[in-house]
Amino acid sequence: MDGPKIRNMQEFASVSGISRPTVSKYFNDPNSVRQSTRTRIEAALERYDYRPNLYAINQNRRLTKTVGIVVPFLADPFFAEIVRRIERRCLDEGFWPVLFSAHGEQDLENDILDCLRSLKPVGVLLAPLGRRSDRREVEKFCRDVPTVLFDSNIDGMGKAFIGSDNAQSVPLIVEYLCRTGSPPCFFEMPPVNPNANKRRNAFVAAMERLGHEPHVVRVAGGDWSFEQIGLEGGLKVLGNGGFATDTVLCSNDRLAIGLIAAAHALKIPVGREPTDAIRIAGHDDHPFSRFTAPPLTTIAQDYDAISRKSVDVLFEIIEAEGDLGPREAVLFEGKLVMRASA
Amino acid sequence: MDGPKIRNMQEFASVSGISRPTVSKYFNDPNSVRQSTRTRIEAALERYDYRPNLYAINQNRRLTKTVGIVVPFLADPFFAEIVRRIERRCLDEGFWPVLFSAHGEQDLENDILDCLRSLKPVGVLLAPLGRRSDRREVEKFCRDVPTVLFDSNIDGMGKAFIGSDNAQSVPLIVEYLCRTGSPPCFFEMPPVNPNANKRRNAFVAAMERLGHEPHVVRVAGGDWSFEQIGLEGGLKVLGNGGFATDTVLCSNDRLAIGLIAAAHALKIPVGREPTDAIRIAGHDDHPFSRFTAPPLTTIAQDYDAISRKSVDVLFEIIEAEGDLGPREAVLFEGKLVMRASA
DNA sequence: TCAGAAAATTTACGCGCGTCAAGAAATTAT
DNA sequence: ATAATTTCTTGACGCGCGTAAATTTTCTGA
Repeated sequence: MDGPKIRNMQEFASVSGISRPTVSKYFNDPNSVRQSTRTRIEAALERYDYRPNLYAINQNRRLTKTVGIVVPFLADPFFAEIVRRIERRCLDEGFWPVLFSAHGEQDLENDILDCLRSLKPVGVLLAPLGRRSDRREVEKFCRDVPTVLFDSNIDGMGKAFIGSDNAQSVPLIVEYLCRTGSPPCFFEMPPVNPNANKRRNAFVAAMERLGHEPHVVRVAGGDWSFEQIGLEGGLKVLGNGGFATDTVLCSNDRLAIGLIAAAHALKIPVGREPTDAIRIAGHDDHPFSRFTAPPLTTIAQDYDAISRKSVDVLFEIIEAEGDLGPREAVLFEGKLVMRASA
Repeated sequence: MDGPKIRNMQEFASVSGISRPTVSKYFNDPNSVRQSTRTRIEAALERYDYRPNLYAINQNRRLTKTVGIVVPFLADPFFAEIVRRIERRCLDEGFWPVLFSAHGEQDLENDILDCLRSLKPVGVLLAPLGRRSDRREVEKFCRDVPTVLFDSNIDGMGKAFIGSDNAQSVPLIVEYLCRTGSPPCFFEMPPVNPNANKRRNAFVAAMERLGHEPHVVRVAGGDWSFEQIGLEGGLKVLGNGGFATDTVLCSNDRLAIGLIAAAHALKIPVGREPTDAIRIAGHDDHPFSRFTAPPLTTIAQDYDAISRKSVDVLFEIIEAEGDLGPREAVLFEGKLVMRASA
């Protein structure tokens, strides 16, 4: 922390008494130099706190240490939470995560992919917008950059997909709801991504298998303000004769949160007690779902597994340097989380 | 989109029939070249879609186009929303926003500041952790990089601070609560940042001015899972004789969301109707506050003004190149949002 | 003790671009 | 038309680092 300021690696090499190429080697991998020289470098490092110029490094390295992370909507705590875990894993592995949110807009997603391309990341973890994604742009990007899709699948794109198994989780909660009360209706909005479709289809299939008629109620809405859509749609449906049965399975938790708000506004008691009028369940175990009133019964996505596996698979791909097996799709099972709402 | 792939600016200059320095000039500022040459460059740009190497650019430019954004906890939709607006403004101004979240951890905040330093950003918008921030590191960083603090102030650090005026907003809601029912207690957790302290002090002052005794209830909790803290603390307080009065003003909305959940769990009806047992109010107008059951009465922070002003001030500082007046502190007024909870 | 392996050093080049100076060309003013 | 001005071109240097080849030093093990 004393002495003259170090301006570049050459100067630092001089003051530490080591040649520049060796110092360079050290910064690329501290274990690649002899222990004694490593000690000397790190001693000098404490006295002069020098850091190699990030831009100069990345200009010359064939592989950067940058990992891109792209999510469709960061204001959704689901993604915020996933991102938190992914970032941590990347940092632990010595990579540098760079985070982008498309904020629900196609143009922004495309811009982000452009930006990412010039960042030359070793790999990218991409949760695409879904239906709003520009398929051609995403496809082009995936050809250029090793990419792992997560959360929302787009057929054949990227080297792998990590998500949750809607075909397993939806029947799980449907069976639970049927077992403990009247069979559920399905409450959805126009699908923003494949998960929404898969969930509805899984609902219909599960209901038919159980011998119930599947009622699907779709309300209007086109952006990522799911709670608002659930609230407005819920007010309309509930104020207009209500659902076909007194149990509602929502396409996702945020929609369910809106629907609970709607029920409360109309003084319809929500829950599984005899005095309650409607049961509401969701899907995802959104970070806030345990704090709704009543707490939301839902399917817990395995945040930890999804984020961990996504990063692992990406690193495998990076190490295999492209020549990997066929596209892998890993789906994690959801777990039923029983709370007071259903 | 045809022809051979362009590898660098020289090649692109060749195919566009312009010299490389002029092309370089164009990319730094398209208006700095004659209209006719600009047209020619942009024509070539369409045929070859070339983009200058980001790393090479920033290595040589004295000022990058990078703007750093640091928030303490991205999984809090308040910050996610602010960030969304800030990013948009930066992009519109031709800057490149890079987002970081400290995820509530001091070590991470320090790491981020380190990372940012090597990114050589023209400026940084920093919402510090607050009490958990490493004051020395933040101070050192602010000396090196033009920084605007927002949301959470640290005395004297950075070139400016943009936030909201707790001394105005808290009395506003205290007066409202006193006017419409019993005077409120103040529900808080150990303060994570100066706002929490300012709010409590403003509460005490307002209550004394109105001739009421100020009751402050502090519950335990040390991290950023405010809802959980509010829920657990709320269960403890409500199950243990309850608050001193039947109105509770929470230090922030997330705490209030937890408290509402606690009240619901204990079957204590929340709201301002005669049949309700407790009124609960918050502060911030968190994105989810309108979807609680009942919807949360709160103080709306002016998201748009805060994010806009933060960016504006930063750009002013950047243009003034350091030699600016004294540190500026801009506080925006909060607005009372009356909903059903109080 | 000495050969062979391992690691460090020296020397050198290149990455892609910013930037500068000098001169040529194009534009505008007179 | 010519002079003054703006804009472009040419040529060259440097940024800070990765990386490679050839050489020297240091370490290892029998």
